[in-house]
Amino acid sequence: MADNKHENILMAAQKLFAERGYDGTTVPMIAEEARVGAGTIYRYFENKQMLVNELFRGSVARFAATLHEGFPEQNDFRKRFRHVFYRLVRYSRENPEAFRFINAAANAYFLDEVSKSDFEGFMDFIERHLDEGKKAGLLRGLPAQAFIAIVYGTVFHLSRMFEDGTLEPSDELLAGIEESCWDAVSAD
Amino acid sequence: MADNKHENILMAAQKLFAERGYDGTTVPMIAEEARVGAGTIYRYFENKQMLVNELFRGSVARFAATLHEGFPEQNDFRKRFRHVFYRLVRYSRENPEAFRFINAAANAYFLDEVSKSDFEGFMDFIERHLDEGKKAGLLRGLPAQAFIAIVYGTVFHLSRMFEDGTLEPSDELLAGIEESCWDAVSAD
DNA sequence: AATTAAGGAATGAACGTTCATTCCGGGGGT
DNA sequence: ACCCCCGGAATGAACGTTCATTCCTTAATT
Repeated sequence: MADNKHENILMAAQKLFAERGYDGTTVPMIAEEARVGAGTIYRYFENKQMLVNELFRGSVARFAATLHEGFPEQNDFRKRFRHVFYRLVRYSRENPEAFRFINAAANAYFLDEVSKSDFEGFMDFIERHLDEGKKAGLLRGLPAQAFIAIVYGTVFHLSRMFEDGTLEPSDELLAGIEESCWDAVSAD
Repeated sequence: MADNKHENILMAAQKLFAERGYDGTTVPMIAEEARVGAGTIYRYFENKQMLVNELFRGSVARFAATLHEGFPEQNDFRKRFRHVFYRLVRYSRENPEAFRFINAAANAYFLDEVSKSDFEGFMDFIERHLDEGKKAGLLRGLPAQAFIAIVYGTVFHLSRMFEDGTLEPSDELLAGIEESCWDAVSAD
């Protein structure tokens, strides 16, 4: 293990927060998981709340980067929709702990305003993308937020199922669900 | 306020667990919210963990009852699908705290085996219903679990949005989303 | 040798839980 | 009619434990 304590602490916290939540995770637990002394954590983070907020913002930033990277330049909405769906799935599968943590922590009382608005900004990107589809007349007459509920809600619940083994991921399954989501949002 | 302390304590706990989670809620907080002494809680519940499990099971039972009640007798799958969707939405809107609590607590470490299997039984009902649709050839060639991800995931995220004001509920909106979900799962 | 990083024991606050005490409504003795 | 017990319900101060955080010693680096 590389001896980057700052990173080790963040990863340990992410794992534990995802499993047991913020209040169910103690600082000594994080220290043990990260293989550092409890006091060492306070050399890198002002306190537990600052730690959870830094972790949240980092995870959201990487999530956003995953969506932005490779976003189709040409204005092909169907292509862009597919991109967003598969990137949501990719992030949730490559970073299941981060994904679970983000969704559990979003709107939580321990997040500061910066963290909350970072997450909103991330969601706004998806909303703007869906609004373009509406303007192009490709989507149904529902608010973009409703489409977010369908697509993001589906991916979120899917990720839960992949994690607990209720459902086995496969390319075929994901392709089928992507098509389902498209049929749910597209006009006629 | 009716002086049913057992119920008052459960409702207070539900509100706080939904807002701040199990570990983020202290027993004195519950006592204050329920307007009883801290010790009184232990006259009605063996300990905090028994309290949260009793609350969970009660909420799941009422959720299940909401789905079962009025479930179309005749084997009309489209009608049944609509029923399930609208009952999921109804429960989440009439009991937003219970719905949030159930989804946050499902699979949590503090739930005992009985609670977990109660929740599984509830989900099994939905799965069996969707499997009937598959057998009738009305649904796509995806596992029933995938349909659960789409429908339940959508309702779950929708409920979040209704709660935080991101989206305003209306009969028209719900009818549109129900149609979207149907188009997502139905064959061809 | 001086400075910085790290660890883990120490600390005070707050936790879940217990328990000695108080409260309160109603039945029997006067 | 009044008083006085009685017993269960309710309480909140107090307990041992564990928490987040601090502090001091030791190890490492320059």
